[in-house]
Amino acid sequence: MSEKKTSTSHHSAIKHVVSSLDSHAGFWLRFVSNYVSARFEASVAVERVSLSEWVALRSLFDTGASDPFALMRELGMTKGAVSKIITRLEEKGMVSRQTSAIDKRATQILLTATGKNLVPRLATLADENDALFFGHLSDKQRSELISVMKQIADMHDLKVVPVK
Amino acid sequence: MSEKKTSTSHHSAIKHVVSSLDSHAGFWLRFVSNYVSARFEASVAVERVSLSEWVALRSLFDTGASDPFALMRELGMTKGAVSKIITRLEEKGMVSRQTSAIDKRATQILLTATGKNLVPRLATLADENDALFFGHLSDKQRSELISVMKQIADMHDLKVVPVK
DNA sequence: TATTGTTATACTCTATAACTATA
DNA sequence: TATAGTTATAGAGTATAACAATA
Repeated sequence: MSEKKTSTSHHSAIKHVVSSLDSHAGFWLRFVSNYVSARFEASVAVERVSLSEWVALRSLFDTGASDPFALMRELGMTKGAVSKIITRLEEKGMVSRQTSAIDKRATQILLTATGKNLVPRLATLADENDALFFGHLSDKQRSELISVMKQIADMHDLKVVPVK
Repeated sequence: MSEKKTSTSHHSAIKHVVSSLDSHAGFWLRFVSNYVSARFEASVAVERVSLSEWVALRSLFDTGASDPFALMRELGMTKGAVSKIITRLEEKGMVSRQTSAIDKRATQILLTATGKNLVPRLATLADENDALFFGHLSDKQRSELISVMKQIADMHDLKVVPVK
């Protein structure tokens, strides 16, 4: 990696000292994170699944069934966006909608057999992707990294699973 | 943060053991990184600048002037996308286009006075944003974090400034 | 009236590819 | 023909808000 240092404007009478982009921890986090996500996105795309669809499927797998409101929380999206994601998954035969008998406004979302079989396969891809980028770290390094991230998440009360 | 452990499918005859989302380092990186970026995006939006526009402005500030091809490399985008970003910045009076005298096909992109004044202000926002999320870390923790990220970037030959 | 969910519309961002001008 | 850059088109993804059905 290049080692850009603080840069000084060379086109102005007044010198503005501006810290370099890559002096920020946030820069490096985004740099790596975007690659990790992009590669995973490409690997699940082979199974015709997008990142947000994966998070939805994963959530449904854990809970057995769910409703759009729960998915809104998981995905951090509006109900309109969630509705479209469910429709896409339905069209691919991975989930089905079922109107609640108790409250006919409410919908239950269920994984189909196809969806149930798919999730473990995608989870394996997630494992492999993580190993590719972080597998070389020592246990201590990995747990320190995760611990620092969790600490920041706690400090700022970050809650929604990030999709984008 | 929740401490989800390995989950076991409870709706299938065969039990699929699937590692939890948040057992992955990549999950936590994305989790934090997306918040850090989203907050910075919101803070530069006050100055009518998007993330990709910021990277372009920052690059132009460092180099004094540039051409679309150099920006393509910096931004990791196609020439069409870069052309549009330049047009947007031009419309906001932050950069100007100038046809090269030597090769009339080529364009130089220059920061205007407005653009030159803007970059240090945005850089301050970047500093503040980074401090907000990573300022509490010890010097050792911060440098260890950055060092791990740089190591991964080197290993996988990651090169383009990530924008999205 | 309030709530659940869908749908219509619009917007941002970017890729692809056709196109113009210059070399 | 090749290259620099623009523009037309399309697609993904999401928000907003209008809407229908149910409570």
